[in-house]
Amino acid sequence: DPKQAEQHHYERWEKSGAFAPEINKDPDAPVFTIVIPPPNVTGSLHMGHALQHTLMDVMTRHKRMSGFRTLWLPGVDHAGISTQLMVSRALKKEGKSRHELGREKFVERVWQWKHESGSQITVQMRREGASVDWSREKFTMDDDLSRAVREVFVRLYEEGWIYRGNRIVNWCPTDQTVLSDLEVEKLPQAGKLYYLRYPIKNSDRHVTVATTRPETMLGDTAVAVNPTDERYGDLKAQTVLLPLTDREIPVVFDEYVDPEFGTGVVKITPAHDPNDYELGLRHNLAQVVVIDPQAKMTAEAGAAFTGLDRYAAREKVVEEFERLGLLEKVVEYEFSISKCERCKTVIEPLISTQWFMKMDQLRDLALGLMANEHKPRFVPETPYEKVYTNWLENLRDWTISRQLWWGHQIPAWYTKDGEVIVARSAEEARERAGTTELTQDPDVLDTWFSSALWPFSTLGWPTETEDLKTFYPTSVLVTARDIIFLWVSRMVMTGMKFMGQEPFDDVFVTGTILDVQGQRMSKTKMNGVDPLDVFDKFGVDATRLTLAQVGSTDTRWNEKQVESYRNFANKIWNAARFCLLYSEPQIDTDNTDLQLRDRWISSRLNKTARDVNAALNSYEFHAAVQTLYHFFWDDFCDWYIELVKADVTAEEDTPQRRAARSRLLTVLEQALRLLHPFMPYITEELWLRLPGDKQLH
RNA sequence: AGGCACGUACGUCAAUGGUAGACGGCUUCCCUUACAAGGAAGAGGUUGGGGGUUCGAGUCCCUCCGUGCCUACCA
Repeated sequence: DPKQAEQHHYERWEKSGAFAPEINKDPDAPVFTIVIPPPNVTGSLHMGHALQHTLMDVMTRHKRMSGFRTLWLPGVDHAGISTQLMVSRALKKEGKSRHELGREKFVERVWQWKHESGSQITVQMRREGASVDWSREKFTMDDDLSRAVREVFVRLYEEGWIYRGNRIVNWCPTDQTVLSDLEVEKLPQAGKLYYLRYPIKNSDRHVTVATTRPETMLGDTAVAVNPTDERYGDLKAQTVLLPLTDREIPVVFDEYVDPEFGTGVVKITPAHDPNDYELGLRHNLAQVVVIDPQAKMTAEAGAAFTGLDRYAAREKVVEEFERLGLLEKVVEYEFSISKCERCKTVIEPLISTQWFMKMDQLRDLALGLMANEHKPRFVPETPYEKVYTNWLENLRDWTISRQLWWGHQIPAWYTKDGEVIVARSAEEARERAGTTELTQDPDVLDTWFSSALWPFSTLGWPTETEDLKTFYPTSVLVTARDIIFLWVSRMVMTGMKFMGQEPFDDVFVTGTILDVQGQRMSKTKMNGVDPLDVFDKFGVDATRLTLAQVGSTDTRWNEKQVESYRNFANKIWNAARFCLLYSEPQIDTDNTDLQLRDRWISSRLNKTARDVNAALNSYEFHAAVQTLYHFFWDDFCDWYIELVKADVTAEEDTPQRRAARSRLLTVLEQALRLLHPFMPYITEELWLRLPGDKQLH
């Protein structure tokens, strides 16, 4: 009954400090460190976590038992948008909104929620058997981590790597905040391509532009053609009359325009399209804002459209063009559309004042590390190393401000005259400004800003603590592949910048656990398998073996596999039961009278230990599991136990019987040690039943 | 649109260029005193198709088919 074992050991382990690095008293012992990818405070355990945690725990327990000073540091992420949305929804059920509550009360409310139900995942991690050092648990909004965030912000600002600017950004009309490029997902969408006619001034001719967003034409400030496009060479001195408005707009010539696409003429809306924005800057075009942050049309869009939703405006614009005979045609067209990763609302590109981080120098730090020292080392190396460096090479500035209340408020204050003071605290800002009349920037930082500092902020930085000196850089980062850019790359960059050293030597990228049909498990599809249900059904140890096997390969969920490892656990239990049935205080046996069978199992055991060590050191979890499985079942159970059975069960107490019993127990003991990192519960349960009082870990 | 990965037994997956394996399932037999969630024996593969390199290819190269993922500013 695995549950019985699962209930009794964790609390004792935790209380005894078994998971703290201090348990190793050897000051010269090598160090092994992992910082956990902090799960969202809103999250509960899913298969991906269970996989990552299993692998990290296997490595951590293995190193701890091998004599390393071992720290696996746990923690939780404040998860800005998700958490704010979750608490806002709860408020809505009470008929309140966060705006009624006000910022301060709302943030208080989030903290309250965090204290009451935000640590669910840490309870679940204990169930998993994760041997993390809870005494060092961190939360990204803790005082010391917040201090690190402000420190980094101030330093980067002072060096000019953080700046405030007015640029076109990804805006989510539902969440009412800006988003970084990485928080936007692009999805293919069946839509329409509208061919609109714009009359040429002083002529009876027109140009035709093709667009997927007719409503933005109200904000057009030019049409553009490629300078090499001979069809439109005669447009050079012309202007175009923008329908539905009284504006006259220029024709500009720009390489950006692809003559092959559509008509070769592009309408340019600098205020509502990232490409047009850039092109607008190149040609000094006006920015006419026709869509507001609620995705409704502004007064500038014209009286007929003001206040309309963007999609209603689209229909109306098309109707008007049709009425005026200016709608040339509409064709079916598939394109990709940007959506908010959290709420799936279609992103509206808007011009807005935000904070940005310049990435070029940070990027060079990471690329230099890769070129010179080949770090971090990705496992598996292909394809991740290439993907990682490619991405770095094409990196653009990072939008780091968010229009949210939950998060690290930006440490920038404004005087009445609009002067900006970036400081570590309000006091410092007041002092420097020479006035108390300051208002702090209301925005908070992107959640990933604090995550980017995780490997050193959790160890005490900017204070040079013992922990920081001892445990940085960490040994390995275990993560799913979807946050290599969002998280891994940024940790490398800040680690190099502020610690002068890589944050981790290796990055182990786990595979994805798919459902039985080979689909990704997702909340919306409801096809997820809850690891806790699997624990209940087959036990934590069997589940861990199954997950360890997955390693870095995408694998379909296969319950039969767990069942077979449940059977393995059962086999271990029964074999141990047999050994213990005949156990007696162990005696020192003279190795000279070892029989062939004893030398054989000894040899097999040693080879198993070597193979398991080698496999774990090269992240071949699958091989380690296979090796252990076959050693225990085939060599130990099927052969050795059968070979010694007669001697062990002999009725007469002879030296031969004592030696056989003793050696049997020794092999079991060693086998349990080897199995422990993978199956902590059953091995601990059995270990405690062995004679003597040796420590398992 | 580019880039990357994958395709091996009925299923899920392994195999530094060197005799294609494991677990589950399936067939037959066995309740043998640790364990039937067990034991013993067995069937099952032109490694997606085609071509090439090599003494030798699941593995390297080319191509086609199929699947998945990532990146991207084509209106």
